[in-house]
Amino acid sequence: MFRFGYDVVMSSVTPAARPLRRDAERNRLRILEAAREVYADRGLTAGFDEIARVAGVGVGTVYRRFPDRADLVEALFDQQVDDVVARVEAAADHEDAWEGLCAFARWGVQTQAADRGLAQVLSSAGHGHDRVAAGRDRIEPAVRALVRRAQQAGALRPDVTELDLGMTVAMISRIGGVADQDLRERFLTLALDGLAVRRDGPSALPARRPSQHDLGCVAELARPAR
Amino acid sequence: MFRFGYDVVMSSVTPAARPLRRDAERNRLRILEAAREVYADRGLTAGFDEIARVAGVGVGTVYRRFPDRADLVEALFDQQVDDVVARVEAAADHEDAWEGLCAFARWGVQTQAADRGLAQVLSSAGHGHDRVAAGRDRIEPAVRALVRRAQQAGALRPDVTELDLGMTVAMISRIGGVADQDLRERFLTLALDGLAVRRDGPSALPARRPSQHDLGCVAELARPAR
DNA sequence: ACCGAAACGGAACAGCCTTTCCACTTCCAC
DNA sequence: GTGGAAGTGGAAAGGCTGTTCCGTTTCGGT
Repeated sequence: MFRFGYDVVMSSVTPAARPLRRDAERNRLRILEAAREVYADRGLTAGFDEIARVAGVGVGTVYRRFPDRADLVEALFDQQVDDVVARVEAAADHEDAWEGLCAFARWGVQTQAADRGLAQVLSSAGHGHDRVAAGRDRIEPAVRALVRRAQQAGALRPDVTELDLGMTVAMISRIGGVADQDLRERFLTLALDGLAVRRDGPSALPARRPSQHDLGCVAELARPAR
Repeated sequence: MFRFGYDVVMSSVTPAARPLRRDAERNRLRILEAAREVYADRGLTAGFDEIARVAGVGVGTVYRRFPDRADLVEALFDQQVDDVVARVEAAADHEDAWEGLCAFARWGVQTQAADRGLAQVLSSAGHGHDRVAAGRDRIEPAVRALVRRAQQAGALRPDVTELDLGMTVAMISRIGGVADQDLRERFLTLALDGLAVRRDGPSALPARRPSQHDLGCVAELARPAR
């Protein structure tokens, strides 16, 4: 059977070519908003049913507009990637190379803790499509430059790479709940002390100590079944 | 209806009181062995069906012997907890307090990486029953003593607790696959450099650097749905 | 105001785990 | 060897999640 009027998938937040019907466009925006919220606190494994519920539309509507998760991810994170690049570049402009690096790491930890979906998109290949991949390819060299600069300034140990920094930030961002910024700050401070070439004494640590429960949460982290 | 001959659950590896029939005992041991294997590489979320398959028995048999996961966990990890206590105590006897702490951390990271189930039982409350809980209660003060000793020796920063150490070990144990010991070693070295009171230069780092893929794996770690 | 295309919602389906149940087999005390 | 309790395997029931499909509603051009 021949189909006219098949559904067109928009791959960006700004609609293109043949415009959607007004109600459809409204729903599309609602879905994107809902998806941002849901992905931020549950991660990209959240189901379309939950996004549909939050958006106040039927599941079918979500599936029609975004046939699979990658389409939705692509539409959502495009612009957030720009933010990250801007941050790295700002950090690279910091007068003190080491301070710039620390500031970026701090921002990265808290940002990724507040938005699990973003964390996944940034660090792990195979979410989204080419636009997302292109975004990652812009971020990587920028972070590498940041790392190099701190190394040339003699502050960051010369034997680590931008991926060491990325792993450290990614791991620490998984600590605690949304509100536990000070706990993450604590561990980041320790980690940065480890990444510095040398220091005379320990940096001041946020007072919030880990609890048994915090430890339990870390121990339960697992790779999703897929 | 009145039931005689209800199934008795053994809560330890060594059977007690009314003995099982010979075939039942054989199966029970097979199940424990299979469970150890499965829990070690998939973690405690693995299903009874998989354990049954590996043990070569029907699911029903597993359920009859161990009505729920906690019973199985209790039977399995009792003795492993003893190993941990022995290790902490050995570490506490090390002539150099700092070296003892490092050795214990190294052992902890690799052990927990090789056995996800053990990692969960050790760090997170609410697996198993009282025997497991009692085991945790023996480990905690032993680690605390280890930490104190290293602090009194002026080697470990005074503002961290045994839980800081536990979290660090737990997180690093989640890095990489079973075979990536050197990668975990790398991150542990960095972390320990951060936990030391002072050092003049960076410690030598294992050459194995993290890859994009390693970063991706970390970013995908999530709390299981429960 | 009307009509056909576009879009909608959610029930229905399919796959996957977990748990229960029972007809059949194995063991062992006599 | 035999009787009956103990133990077994796997099919079936139930719950959960992800995806498709189609009868109904909404939109917008005429």
